[in-house]
Amino acid sequence: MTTRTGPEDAPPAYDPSRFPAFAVTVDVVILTMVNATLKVLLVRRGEAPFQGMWAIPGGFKRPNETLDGAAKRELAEETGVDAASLLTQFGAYGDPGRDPRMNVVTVGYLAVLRDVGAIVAGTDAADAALFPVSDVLNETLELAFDHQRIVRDAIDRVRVELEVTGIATAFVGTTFTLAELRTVYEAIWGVQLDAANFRRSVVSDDGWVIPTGGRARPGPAGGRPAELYQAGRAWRHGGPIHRSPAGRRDEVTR
Amino acid sequence: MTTRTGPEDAPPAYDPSRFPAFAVTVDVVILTMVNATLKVLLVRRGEAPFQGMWAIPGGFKRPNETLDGAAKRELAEETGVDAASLLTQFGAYGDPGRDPRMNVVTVGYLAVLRDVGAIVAGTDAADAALFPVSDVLNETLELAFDHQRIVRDAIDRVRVELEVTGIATAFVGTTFTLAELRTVYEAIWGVQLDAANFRRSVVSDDGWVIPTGGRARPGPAGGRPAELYQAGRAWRHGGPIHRSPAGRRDEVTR
DNA sequence: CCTGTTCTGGTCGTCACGACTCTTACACTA
DNA sequence: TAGTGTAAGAGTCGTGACGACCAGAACAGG
Repeated sequence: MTTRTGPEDAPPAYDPSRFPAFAVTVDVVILTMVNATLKVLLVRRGEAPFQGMWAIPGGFKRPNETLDGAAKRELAEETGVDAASLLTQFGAYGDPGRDPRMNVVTVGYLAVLRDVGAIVAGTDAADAALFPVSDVLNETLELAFDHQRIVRDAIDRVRVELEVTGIATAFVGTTFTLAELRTVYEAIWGVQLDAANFRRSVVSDDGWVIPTGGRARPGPAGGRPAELYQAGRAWRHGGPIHRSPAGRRDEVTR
Repeated sequence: MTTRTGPEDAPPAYDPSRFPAFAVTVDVVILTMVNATLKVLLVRRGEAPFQGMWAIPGGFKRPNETLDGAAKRELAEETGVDAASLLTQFGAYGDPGRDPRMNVVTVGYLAVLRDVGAIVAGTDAADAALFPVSDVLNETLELAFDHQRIVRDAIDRVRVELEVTGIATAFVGTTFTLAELRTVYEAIWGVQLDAANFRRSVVSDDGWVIPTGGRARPGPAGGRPAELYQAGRAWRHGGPIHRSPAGRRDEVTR
Protein backbone atom coordinates (compact mmCIF):
# COMPACT_ATOMS: atom_id res chain seq x y z
CA MET A 1 0.00 0.00 0.00
CA THR A 2 2.80 2.38 0.84
CA THR A 3 4.27 3.73 -2.30
CA ARG A 4 7.34 5.82 -1.77
CA THR A 5 9.28 5.46 1.39
CA GLY A 6 10.80 8.85 1.86
CA PRO A 7 11.16 10.02 5.45
CA GLU A 8 8.11 12.28 5.21
CA ASP A 9 5.96 9.46 3.89
CA ALA A 10 6.83 6.89 6.49
CA PRO A 11 7.09 8.29 9.97
CA PRO A 12 8.16 5.71 12.54
CA ALA A 13 4.64 5.20 13.80
CA TYR A 14 3.61 4.03 10.33
CA ASP A 15 6.33 1.54 9.63
CA PRO A 16 4.67 -1.54 8.11
CA SER A 17 5.77 -3.64 11.03
CA ARG A 18 4.07 -1.28 13.47
CA PHE A 19 0.89 -0.22 11.69
CA PRO A 20 -2.03 1.18 13.69
CA ALA A 21 -4.35 -1.65 14.60
CA PHE A 22 -8.05 -1.50 13.77
CA ALA A 23 -10.95 -3.77 14.35
CA VAL A 24 -12.81 -4.45 11.12
CA THR A 25 -16.48 -5.25 11.31
CA VAL A 26 -19.21 -5.93 8.81
CA ASP A 27 -22.67 -4.45 9.31
CA VAL A 28 -25.60 -5.71 7.29
CA VAL A 29 -28.65 -3.61 6.50
CA ILE A 30 -31.36 -6.20 5.95
CA LEU A 31 -34.36 -4.88 4.06
CA THR A 32 -37.70 -6.45 3.35
CA MET A 33 -41.23 -5.51 2.33
CA VAL A 34 -44.12 -5.91 4.73
CA ASN A 35 -47.55 -4.62 3.74
CA ALA A 36 -46.16 -2.41 0.99
CA THR A 37 -43.79 -0.83 3.50
CA LEU A 38 -40.03 -1.00 3.38
CA LYS A 39 -38.67 -2.35 6.66
CA VAL A 40 -35.24 -2.84 8.14
CA LEU A 41 -34.18 -5.55 10.55
CA LEU A 42 -32.70 -4.19 13.77
CA VAL A 43 -31.37 -5.90 16.87
CA ARG A 44 -31.30 -4.57 20.39
CA ARG A 45 -27.88 -4.19 21.94
CA GLY A 46 -27.43 -6.20 25.10
CA GLU A 47 -24.31 -4.48 26.41
CA ALA A 48 -22.52 -1.17 26.55
CA PRO A 49 -22.00 1.02 24.72
CA PHE A 50 -25.46 2.01 23.51
CA GLN A 51 -26.94 -0.73 25.67
CA GLY A 52 -30.61 -1.27 24.97
CA MET A 53 -30.58 0.72 21.76
CA TRP A 54 -31.42 -0.67 18.35
CA ALA A 55 -28.63 -1.32 15.88
CA ILE A 56 -27.86 -3.01 12.61
CA PRO A 57 -26.71 -6.61 12.95
CA GLY A 58 -23.02 -7.11 12.35
CA GLY A 59 -19.82 -8.53 13.68
CA PHE A 60 -16.09 -8.82 13.35
CA LYS A 61 -14.41 -9.87 10.17
CA ARG A 62 -12.19 -12.86 10.62
CA PRO A 63 -8.69 -12.79 9.19
CA ASN A 64 -9.22 -15.80 6.95
CA GLU A 65 -12.47 -14.76 5.33
CA THR A 66 -13.32 -12.15 2.72
CA LEU A 67 -15.49 -9.15 3.44
CA ASP A 68 -18.26 -10.66 1.35
CA GLY A 69 -17.84 -13.88 3.27
CA ALA A 70 -18.09 -12.11 6.58
CA ALA A 71 -21.28 -10.38 5.49
CA LYS A 72 -22.71 -13.65 4.28
CA ARG A 73 -21.87 -15.30 7.59
CA GLU A 74 -23.38 -12.49 9.63
CA LEU A 75 -26.55 -12.62 7.57
CA ALA A 76 -26.82 -16.35 8.10
CA GLU A 77 -26.18 -16.04 11.82
CA GLU A 78 -28.88 -13.42 12.23
CA THR A 79 -31.57 -14.77 9.95
CA GLY A 80 -30.56 -18.28 8.97
CA VAL A 81 -30.91 -17.30 5.34
CA ASP A 82 -28.20 -18.10 2.85
CA ALA A 83 -28.88 -15.39 0.32
CA ALA A 84 -25.51 -14.64 -1.18
CA SER A 85 -26.96 -13.43 -4.45
CA LEU A 86 -28.27 -10.16 -3.11
CA LEU A 87 -25.65 -9.01 -0.71
CA THR A 88 -23.92 -5.92 -1.98
CA GLN A 89 -21.34 -3.72 -0.32
CA PHE A 90 -22.19 -0.04 -0.28
CA GLY A 91 -19.72 1.78 1.95
CA ALA A 92 -17.01 1.84 4.60
CA TYR A 93 -17.14 3.85 7.80
CA GLY A 94 -14.17 4.69 9.95
CA ASP A 95 -14.71 7.99 11.70
CA PRO A 96 -12.62 8.21 14.85
CA GLY A 97 -14.78 7.73 17.90
CA ARG A 98 -17.63 6.02 16.09
CA ASP A 99 -17.08 3.20 18.56
CA PRO A 100 -16.03 4.57 21.93
CA ARG A 101 -14.23 1.38 22.87
CA MET A 102 -11.65 1.17 20.10
CA ASN A 103 -10.76 2.00 16.52
CA VAL A 104 -13.32 0.26 14.38
CA VAL A 105 -13.72 0.42 10.64
CA THR A 106 -16.91 -1.15 9.45
CA VAL A 107 -18.01 -2.13 5.98
CA GLY A 108 -21.69 -1.78 5.20
CA TYR A 109 -23.59 -4.41 3.27
CA LEU A 110 -27.08 -4.34 1.90
CA ALA A 111 -29.21 -7.48 1.97
CA VAL A 112 -32.67 -7.85 0.54
CA LEU A 113 -34.87 -10.65 1.77
CA ARG A 114 -38.44 -11.81 1.63
CA ASP A 115 -40.37 -13.43 4.45
CA VAL A 116 -38.19 -11.98 7.14
CA GLY A 117 -41.26 -11.62 9.27
CA ALA A 118 -41.40 -15.34 9.92
CA ILE A 119 -37.68 -15.44 10.49
CA VAL A 120 -37.75 -12.73 13.10
CA ALA A 121 -40.65 -14.39 14.84
CA GLY A 122 -38.60 -17.54 15.03
CA THR A 123 -35.80 -15.89 16.94
CA ASP A 124 -36.16 -14.18 20.26
CA ALA A 125 -38.62 -11.45 19.38
CA ALA A 126 -37.35 -9.30 22.23
CA ASP A 127 -34.05 -8.43 20.61
CA ALA A 128 -34.78 -8.50 16.89
CA ALA A 129 -37.56 -6.70 15.08
CA LEU A 130 -38.53 -5.05 11.83
CA PHE A 131 -38.93 -1.29 11.74
CA PRO A 132 -40.23 0.93 8.96
CA VAL A 133 -37.34 2.50 7.17
CA SER A 134 -39.10 5.83 7.38
CA ASP A 135 -38.77 5.75 11.17
CA VAL A 136 -35.02 5.63 10.76
CA LEU A 137 -34.81 8.20 7.99
CA ASN A 138 -36.84 10.84 9.80
CA GLU A 139 -35.07 10.10 13.09
CA THR A 140 -38.16 8.89 14.88
CA LEU A 141 -36.03 5.95 15.93
CA GLU A 142 -32.53 6.60 17.18
CA LEU A 143 -29.93 3.98 16.42
CA ALA A 144 -26.64 3.06 18.09
CA PHE A 145 -23.24 4.20 16.77
CA ASP A 146 -23.47 5.87 13.36
CA HIS A 147 -25.97 3.31 12.19
CA GLN A 148 -28.48 5.96 11.22
CA ARG A 149 -26.09 7.25 8.60
CA ILE A 150 -25.33 3.73 7.46
CA VAL A 151 -28.99 2.92 6.99
CA ARG A 152 -29.48 6.16 5.14
CA ASP A 153 -26.66 5.32 2.77
CA ALA A 154 -28.09 1.85 2.29
CA ILE A 155 -31.44 3.30 1.29
CA ASP A 156 -29.78 5.65 -1.14
CA ARG A 157 -28.05 2.66 -2.61
CA VAL A 158 -31.12 0.49 -2.92
CA ARG A 159 -32.92 3.30 -4.69
CA VAL A 160 -30.23 3.30 -7.35
CA GLU A 161 -29.95 -0.47 -7.50
CA LEU A 162 -33.67 -0.64 -8.08
CA GLU A 163 -33.20 1.25 -11.31
CA VAL A 164 -30.13 -0.46 -12.68
CA THR A 165 -30.34 -4.01 -11.36
CA GLY A 166 -32.93 -6.66 -10.74
CA ILE A 167 -33.01 -6.09 -7.01
CA ALA A 168 -36.78 -5.59 -7.12
CA THR A 169 -37.38 -9.29 -7.62
CA ALA A 170 -35.51 -10.02 -4.40
CA PHE A 171 -38.26 -8.38 -2.38
CA VAL A 172 -40.99 -10.66 -3.69
CA GLY A 173 -41.36 -14.41 -3.68
CA THR A 174 -40.38 -16.82 -6.38
CA THR A 175 -43.78 -16.23 -7.93
CA PHE A 176 -45.47 -12.88 -7.68
CA THR A 177 -48.10 -10.67 -9.22
CA LEU A 178 -47.25 -7.51 -11.07
CA ALA A 179 -49.06 -5.53 -8.39
CA GLU A 180 -46.69 -6.93 -5.77
CA LEU A 181 -43.70 -6.01 -7.84
CA ARG A 182 -45.10 -2.57 -8.41
CA THR A 183 -45.51 -1.90 -4.71
CA VAL A 184 -41.78 -2.56 -4.32
CA TYR A 185 -40.96 0.30 -6.65
CA GLU A 186 -43.61 2.51 -5.13
CA ALA A 187 -42.46 1.92 -1.57
CA ILE A 188 -38.76 2.38 -2.22
CA TRP A 189 -39.03 5.38 -4.50
CA GLY A 190 -42.04 6.87 -2.74
CA VAL A 191 -43.89 7.36 -6.00
CA GLN A 192 -47.13 6.25 -7.58
CA LEU A 193 -46.80 4.17 -10.74
CA ASP A 194 -49.58 3.63 -13.23
CA ALA A 195 -50.43 -0.06 -13.14
CA ALA A 196 -51.07 -0.27 -16.86
CA ASN A 197 -47.84 1.43 -17.84
CA PHE A 198 -45.91 -0.63 -15.32
CA ARG A 199 -47.29 -3.77 -16.79
CA ARG A 200 -46.38 -2.75 -20.31
CA SER A 201 -42.80 -1.98 -19.31
CA VAL A 202 -42.27 -5.25 -17.50
CA VAL A 203 -44.07 -7.65 -19.84
CA SER A 204 -42.47 -6.17 -22.98
CA ASP A 205 -41.18 -9.44 -24.47
CA ASP A 206 -37.72 -8.85 -23.03
CA GLY A 207 -37.76 -11.62 -20.51
CA TRP A 208 -38.10 -9.53 -17.38
CA VAL A 209 -40.81 -11.80 -16.06
CA ILE A 210 -42.07 -15.20 -17.15
CA PRO A 211 -45.77 -16.07 -16.76
CA THR A 212 -46.24 -19.21 -14.75
CA GLY A 213 -49.84 -19.78 -15.79
CA GLY A 214 -50.99 -19.67 -12.20
CA ARG A 215 -53.24 -17.04 -10.73
CA ALA A 216 -53.14 -15.32 -7.38
CA ARG A 217 -55.97 -15.34 -4.89
CA PRO A 218 -57.78 -12.02 -4.98
CA GLY A 219 -57.94 -9.87 -1.92
CA PRO A 220 -60.82 -9.77 0.54
CA ALA A 221 -62.63 -7.23 -1.62
CA GLY A 222 -62.70 -9.55 -4.60
CA GLY A 223 -61.55 -8.46 -8.00
CA ARG A 224 -60.00 -10.16 -10.93
CA PRO A 225 -57.21 -12.50 -9.85
CA ALA A 226 -53.77 -11.42 -11.05
CA GLU A 227 -51.49 -13.66 -13.06
CA LEU A 228 -48.45 -15.07 -11.33
CA TYR A 229 -45.00 -14.49 -12.77
CA GLN A 230 -41.47 -15.50 -11.95
CA ALA A 231 -38.34 -13.47 -12.51
CA GLY A 232 -36.69 -13.78 -15.89
CA ARG A 233 -33.04 -13.65 -16.70
CA ALA A 234 -32.96 -10.19 -18.24
CA TRP A 235 -32.63 -8.32 -14.95
CA ARG A 236 -28.88 -8.51 -14.98
CA HIS A 237 -28.83 -6.03 -17.86
CA GLY A 238 -30.54 -3.22 -15.95
CA GLY A 239 -34.13 -3.08 -14.84
CA PRO A 240 -37.13 -2.17 -16.95
CA ILE A 241 -38.49 0.59 -14.74
CA HIS A 242 -36.86 3.98 -14.53
CA ARG A 243 -37.57 6.95 -12.35
CA SER A 244 -39.03 10.00 -13.94
CA PRO A 245 -36.58 12.92 -14.01
CA ALA A 246 -38.94 14.85 -11.75
CA GLY A 247 -38.86 12.13 -9.14
CA ARG A 248 -35.09 11.87 -9.23
CA ARG A 249 -34.75 15.60 -8.82
CA ASP A 250 -37.04 15.50 -5.82
CA GLU A 251 -34.84 12.97 -4.14
CA VAL A 252 -31.73 15.09 -4.56
CA THR A 253 -33.52 18.20 -3.41
CA ARG A 254 -34.94 16.41 -0.45
CA MET B 1 -21.08 -3.87 16.28
CA THR B 2 -21.75 -7.14 17.98
CA THR B 3 -25.42 -7.52 18.53
CA ARG B 4 -26.41 -10.46 20.63
CA THR B 5 -23.88 -12.06 22.86
CA GLY B 6 -25.00 -15.61 23.03
CA PRO B 7 -22.26 -18.22 23.25
CA GLU B 8 -22.52 -19.08 19.55
CA ASP B 9 -22.23 -15.46 18.50
CA ALA B 10 -19.19 -14.60 20.55
CA PRO B 11 -16.50 -17.24 20.53
CA PRO B 12 -13.59 -16.37 22.79
CA ALA B 13 -11.41 -15.25 19.90
CA TYR B 14 -13.94 -12.51 19.09
CA ASP B 15 -14.36 -10.98 22.47
CA PRO B 16 -14.35 -7.20 21.98
CA SER B 17 -11.23 -6.87 24.04
CA ARG B 18 -9.38 -9.34 21.83
CA PHE B 19 -10.59 -8.55 18.35
CA PRO B 20 -8.52 -9.60 15.31
CA ALA B 21 -6.23 -6.75 14.36
CA PHE B 22 -6.18 -5.36 10.85
CA ALA B 23 -4.22 -2.68 9.11
CA VAL B 24 -6.53 -0.23 7.36
CA THR B 25 -5.22 1.57 4.32
CA VAL B 26 -6.67 3.99 1.83
CA ASP B 27 -5.86 3.65 -1.87
CA VAL B 28 -6.64 6.47 -4.27
CA VAL B 29 -7.31 5.94 -7.95
CA ILE B 30 -6.35 9.28 -9.49
CA LEU B 31 -7.80 9.82 -12.94
CA THR B 32 -7.18 12.55 -15.45
CA MET B 33 -7.59 13.26 -19.15
CA VAL B 34 -4.58 13.64 -21.42
CA ASN B 35 -5.10 14.04 -25.16
CA ALA B 36 -8.65 12.72 -25.01
CA THR B 37 -7.40 9.62 -23.20
CA LEU B 38 -8.33 8.58 -19.69
CA LYS B 39 -5.21 8.05 -17.60
CA VAL B 40 -4.51 6.78 -14.11
CA LEU B 41 -1.67 7.86 -11.85
CA LEU B 42 0.50 4.97 -10.70
CA VAL B 43 3.58 4.84 -8.51
CA ARG B 44 6.38 2.31 -8.60
CA ARG B 45 6.89 0.26 -5.49
CA GLY B 46 10.32 0.62 -3.98
CA GLU B 47 10.21 -2.36 -1.65
CA ALA B 48 8.86 -5.86 -1.28
CA PRO B 49 6.36 -7.22 -1.84
CA PHE B 50 5.75 -6.49 -5.49
CA GLN B 51 8.95 -4.45 -5.58
CA GLY B 52 9.35 -2.54 -8.81
CA MET B 53 5.75 -3.04 -9.87
CA TRP B 54 3.29 -0.23 -10.44
CA ALA B 55 0.57 0.36 -7.88
CA ILE B 56 -2.09 2.83 -6.83
CA PRO B 57 -0.89 5.43 -4.36
CA GLY B 58 -2.14 4.91 -0.85
CA GLY B 59 -1.23 4.57 2.78
CA PHE B 60 -2.29 3.72 6.27
CA LYS B 61 -5.28 5.31 7.89
CA ARG B 62 -4.41 7.01 11.13
CA PRO B 63 -6.58 6.37 14.17
CA ASN B 64 -7.53 10.02 14.63
CA GLU B 65 -8.59 10.80 11.07
CA THR B 66 -11.61 9.83 9.04
CA LEU B 67 -11.42 7.65 5.96
CA ASP B 68 -12.20 10.66 3.80
CA GLY B 69 -9.50 12.57 5.61
CA ALA B 70 -6.97 9.84 5.03
CA ALA B 71 -7.78 9.80 1.32
CA LYS B 72 -7.49 13.56 1.16
CA ARG B 73 -4.15 13.42 2.90
CA GLU B 74 -2.81 10.71 0.63
CA LEU B 75 -3.92 12.63 -2.43
CA ALA B 76 -2.18 15.74 -1.18
CA GLU B 77 0.99 13.83 -0.36
CA GLU B 78 1.16 12.30 -3.81
CA THR B 79 0.11 15.22 -5.98
CA GLY B 80 0.12 18.31 -3.79
CA VAL B 81 -3.44 18.94 -4.84
CA ASP B 82 -6.11 19.72 -2.29
CA ALA B 83 -9.15 18.53 -4.21
CA ALA B 84 -11.54 17.40 -1.57
CA SER B 85 -14.57 18.09 -3.68
CA LEU B 86 -14.13 15.18 -6.03
CA LEU B 87 -12.90 12.40 -3.81
CA THR B 88 -15.46 9.66 -3.55
CA GLN B 89 -15.25 6.30 -1.89
CA PHE B 90 -16.18 3.36 -4.08
CA GLY B 91 -15.31 0.14 -2.30
CA ALA B 92 -13.54 -1.80 0.43
CA TYR B 93 -11.22 -4.73 -0.15
CA GLY B 94 -10.22 -7.25 2.45
CA ASP B 95 -9.55 -10.61 0.86
CA PRO B 96 -7.23 -12.69 3.02
CA GLY B 97 -3.77 -12.74 1.51
CA ARG B 98 -4.21 -9.67 -0.61
CA ASP B 99 -1.17 -8.34 1.22
CA PRO B 100 1.25 -11.18 1.99
CA ARG B 101 2.70 -9.35 4.98
CA MET B 102 -0.37 -8.93 7.14
CA ASN B 103 -4.13 -8.58 7.28
CA VAL B 104 -4.93 -5.42 5.41
CA VAL B 105 -8.33 -3.96 4.60
CA THR B 106 -8.15 -1.12 2.14
CA VAL B 107 -10.77 1.42 1.18
CA GLY B 108 -10.72 2.61 -2.42
CA TYR B 109 -11.20 6.23 -3.32
CA LEU B 110 -11.67 7.82 -6.69
CA ALA B 111 -10.11 11.21 -7.41
CA VAL B 112 -10.49 13.21 -10.59
CA LEU B 113 -7.96 15.87 -11.38
CA ARG B 114 -6.86 18.08 -14.23
CA ASP B 115 -3.30 19.02 -15.09
CA VAL B 116 -1.82 16.03 -13.37
CA GLY B 117 0.76 15.92 -16.13
CA ALA B 118 2.56 18.92 -14.73
CA ILE B 119 2.24 17.57 -11.22
CA VAL B 120 3.78 14.26 -12.08
CA ALA B 121 6.60 15.95 -13.93
CA GLY B 122 7.31 17.93 -10.81
CA THR B 123 7.86 14.87 -8.69
CA ASP B 124 10.45 12.25 -9.34
CA ALA B 125 9.38 11.00 -12.75
CA ALA B 126 11.02 7.65 -12.13
CA ASP B 127 8.46 6.45 -9.60
CA ALA B 128 5.23 8.16 -10.63
CA ALA B 129 3.66 8.20 -14.06
CA LEU B 130 0.36 8.34 -15.89
CA PHE B 131 -0.82 5.26 -17.73
CA PRO B 132 -3.77 4.83 -20.06
CA VAL B 133 -6.60 3.22 -18.20
CA SER B 134 -7.06 0.82 -21.08
CA ASP B 135 -3.63 -0.65 -20.37
CA VAL B 136 -4.84 -1.61 -16.93
CA LEU B 137 -8.25 -2.83 -18.01
CA ASN B 138 -6.96 -5.16 -20.71
CA GLU B 139 -4.13 -6.35 -18.46
CA THR B 140 -1.37 -5.00 -20.66
CA LEU B 141 0.04 -3.53 -17.46
CA GLU B 142 0.14 -5.71 -14.38
CA LEU B 143 -0.33 -4.01 -11.05
CA ALA B 144 0.71 -4.92 -7.53
CA PHE B 145 -1.63 -6.50 -4.99
CA ASP B 146 -5.27 -6.58 -6.19
CA HIS B 147 -4.93 -3.10 -7.59
CA GLN B 148 -6.06 -4.19 -11.02
CA ARG B 149 -9.43 -5.08 -9.58
CA ILE B 150 -9.55 -1.84 -7.64
CA VAL B 151 -8.85 0.22 -10.74
CA ARG B 152 -11.48 -1.72 -12.64
CA ASP B 153 -14.05 -1.00 -9.94
CA ALA B 154 -13.04 2.67 -9.96
CA ILE B 155 -13.64 2.87 -13.70
CA ASP B 156 -17.01 1.22 -13.32
CA ARG B 157 -17.82 3.81 -10.72
CA VAL B 158 -16.69 6.80 -12.73
CA ARG B 159 -18.78 5.62 -15.65
CA VAL B 160 -21.85 5.75 -13.45
CA GLU B 161 -20.87 8.99 -11.75
CA LEU B 162 -20.48 10.57 -15.15
CA GLU B 163 -24.15 9.98 -15.79
CA VAL B 164 -25.59 11.00 -12.45
CA THR B 165 -23.22 13.65 -11.14
CA GLY B 166 -21.22 16.55 -12.46
CA ILE B 167 -17.94 14.67 -12.36
CA ALA B 168 -17.30 15.49 -16.01
CA THR B 169 -16.45 19.08 -15.18
CA ALA B 170 -13.71 17.89 -12.85
CA PHE B 171 -11.72 16.58 -15.81
CA VAL B 172 -11.57 19.94 -17.56
CA GLY B 173 -10.30 23.31 -16.44
CA THR B 174 -12.26 26.13 -14.90
CA THR B 175 -13.08 27.28 -18.42
CA PHE B 176 -13.49 24.82 -21.24
CA THR B 177 -14.99 24.33 -24.65
CA LEU B 178 -17.89 22.01 -25.26
CA ALA B 179 -15.62 19.86 -27.39
CA GLU B 180 -13.31 19.33 -24.44
CA LEU B 181 -16.23 18.36 -22.25
CA ARG B 182 -17.50 16.04 -24.94
CA THR B 183 -14.21 14.19 -25.19
CA VAL B 184 -14.51 13.41 -21.48
CA TYR B 185 -17.74 11.56 -22.06
CA GLU B 186 -16.42 9.90 -25.18
CA ALA B 187 -13.22 8.69 -23.53
CA ILE B 188 -14.85 7.36 -20.38
CA TRP B 189 -17.81 5.70 -22.01
CA GLY B 190 -15.98 4.71 -25.16
CA VAL B 191 -18.68 6.10 -27.39
CA GLN B 192 -19.03 8.72 -30.08
CA LEU B 193 -21.36 11.61 -29.32
CA ASP B 194 -22.82 13.92 -31.90
CA ALA B 195 -21.39 17.37 -31.27
CA ALA B 196 -24.60 19.18 -32.13
CA ASN B 197 -26.78 16.99 -29.94
CA PHE B 198 -24.29 17.18 -27.12
CA ARG B 199 -24.33 20.93 -27.31
CA ARG B 200 -28.09 21.04 -27.24
CA SER B 201 -28.26 18.85 -24.15
CA VAL B 202 -25.72 20.85 -22.21
CA VAL B 203 -26.71 24.38 -23.19
CA SER B 204 -30.43 23.78 -22.61
CA ASP B 205 -31.07 26.78 -20.35
CA ASP B 206 -30.73 24.62 -17.24
CA GLY B 207 -27.53 26.11 -15.99
CA TRP B 208 -25.22 23.22 -16.76
CA VAL B 209 -22.66 25.55 -18.25
CA ILE B 210 -22.29 29.32 -18.23
CA PRO B 211 -20.79 31.09 -21.24
CA THR B 212 -17.86 33.24 -20.26
CA GLY B 213 -17.79 35.25 -23.47
CA GLY B 214 -14.24 34.21 -24.19
CA ARG B 215 -13.16 32.10 -27.11
CA ALA B 216 -10.64 29.32 -27.32
CA ARG B 217 -7.67 29.35 -29.65
CA PRO B 218 -8.34 27.06 -32.59
CA GLY B 219 -6.19 24.07 -33.19
CA PRO B 220 -3.27 23.96 -35.63
CA ALA B 221 -5.62 23.08 -38.46
CA GLY B 222 -7.64 26.25 -38.00
CA GLY B 223 -11.39 26.14 -37.73
CA ARG B 224 -13.90 28.27 -35.96
CA PRO B 225 -12.85 29.08 -32.39
CA ALA B 226 -15.08 27.50 -29.78
CA GLU B 227 -16.80 29.45 -27.05
CA LEU B 228 -15.49 29.07 -23.52
CA TYR B 229 -17.79 27.99 -20.71
CA GLN B 230 -17.54 27.41 -17.01
CA ALA B 231 -19.44 24.86 -14.96
CA GLY B 232 -22.85 25.87 -13.68
CA ARG B 233 -24.48 24.88 -10.44
CA ALA B 234 -27.02 22.48 -11.88
CA TRP B 235 -24.67 19.50 -11.96
CA ARG B 236 -25.53 18.47 -8.44
CA HIS B 237 -28.95 17.39 -9.66
CA GLY B 238 -27.66 14.77 -12.09
CA GLY B 239 -25.87 15.36 -15.34
CA PRO B 240 -27.39 16.33 -18.67
CA ILE B 241 -25.87 13.54 -20.76
CA HIS B 242 -27.12 9.99 -20.53
CA ARG B 243 -25.92 6.82 -22.07
CA SER B 244 -28.00 5.23 -24.74
CA PRO B 245 -29.62 1.99 -23.59
CA ALA B 246 -27.58 0.12 -26.20
CA GLY B 247 -24.34 1.44 -24.77
CA ARG B 248 -25.30 0.59 -21.23
CA ARG B 249 -26.24 -2.92 -22.27
CA ASP B 250 -22.89 -3.35 -23.96
CA GLU B 251 -21.08 -2.49 -20.79
CA VAL B 252 -22.92 -5.08 -18.77
CA THR B 253 -22.51 -7.72 -21.42
CA ARG B 254 -18.84 -6.95 -21.77
C1' DC C 1 -9.90 35.39 -52.12
C1' DC C 2 -10.27 30.56 -51.58
C1' DT C 3 -10.24 26.38 -48.93
C1' DG C 4 -10.25 23.51 -45.12
C1' DT C 5 -11.76 22.85 -40.46
C1' DT C 6 -14.54 23.34 -36.62
C1' DC C 7 -18.27 25.20 -34.14
C1' DT C 8 -23.20 26.44 -34.06
C1' DG C 9 -27.94 26.00 -35.19
C1' DG C 10 -31.92 23.59 -37.38
C1' DT C 11 -34.97 19.82 -38.94
C1' DC C 12 -36.96 15.42 -38.90
C1' DG C 13 -38.06 10.73 -37.57
C1' DT C 14 -38.28 7.44 -33.96
C1' DC C 15 -39.36 5.73 -29.71
C1' DA C 16 -40.09 5.54 -24.85
C1' DC C 17 -43.30 6.85 -21.57
C1' DG C 18 -47.14 9.05 -19.00
C1' DA C 19 -52.14 10.05 -18.83
C1' DC C 20 -56.31 8.22 -19.77
C1' DT C 21 -60.07 4.99 -21.05
C1' DC C 22 -62.13 0.66 -21.79
C1' DT C 23 -62.67 -4.30 -21.40
C1' DT C 24 -62.15 -8.64 -18.97
C1' DA C 25 -62.40 -11.70 -15.15
C1' DC C 26 -63.34 -13.09 -10.80
C1' DA C 27 -65.56 -12.95 -5.73
C1' DC C 28 -69.19 -12.01 -3.13
C1' DT C 29 -74.01 -11.36 -2.06
C1' DA C 30 -78.76 -11.42 -2.42
C1' DT D 1 -78.52 -17.41 -10.78
C1' DA D 2 -78.26 -12.71 -11.63
C1' DG D 3 -76.20 -8.50 -10.13
C1' DT D 4 -72.51 -5.65 -8.36
C1' DG D 5 -68.01 -4.27 -7.01
C1' DT D 6 -63.12 -4.58 -7.59
C1' DA D 7 -58.91 -4.99 -9.68
C1' DA D 8 -56.24 -6.84 -13.59
C1' DG D 9 -55.30 -6.61 -18.41
C1' DA D 10 -55.26 -4.09 -22.91
C1' DG D 11 -55.66 -0.17 -26.12
C1' DT D 12 -55.08 4.77 -27.55
C1' DC D 13 -53.09 9.17 -27.84
C1' DG D 14 -50.07 13.01 -27.01
C1' DT D 15 -45.73 14.69 -25.54
C1' DG D 16 -41.02 15.00 -25.03
C1' DA D 17 -36.35 13.34 -25.29
C1' DC D 18 -32.93 12.00 -28.30
C1' DG D 19 -30.23 10.41 -32.29
C1' DA D 20 -29.20 11.00 -37.29
C1' DC D 21 -28.45 14.15 -40.55
C1' DC D 22 -27.86 18.60 -42.88
C1' DA D 23 -26.74 23.54 -43.48
C1' DG D 24 -24.73 27.81 -42.25
C1' DA D 25 -21.25 30.58 -39.63
C1' DA D 26 -16.68 31.80 -38.16
C1' DC D 27 -11.95 31.62 -38.30
C1' DA D 28 -6.80 30.24 -39.89
C1' DG D 29 -3.79 29.72 -43.38
C1' DG D 30 -2.19 29.80 -48.06
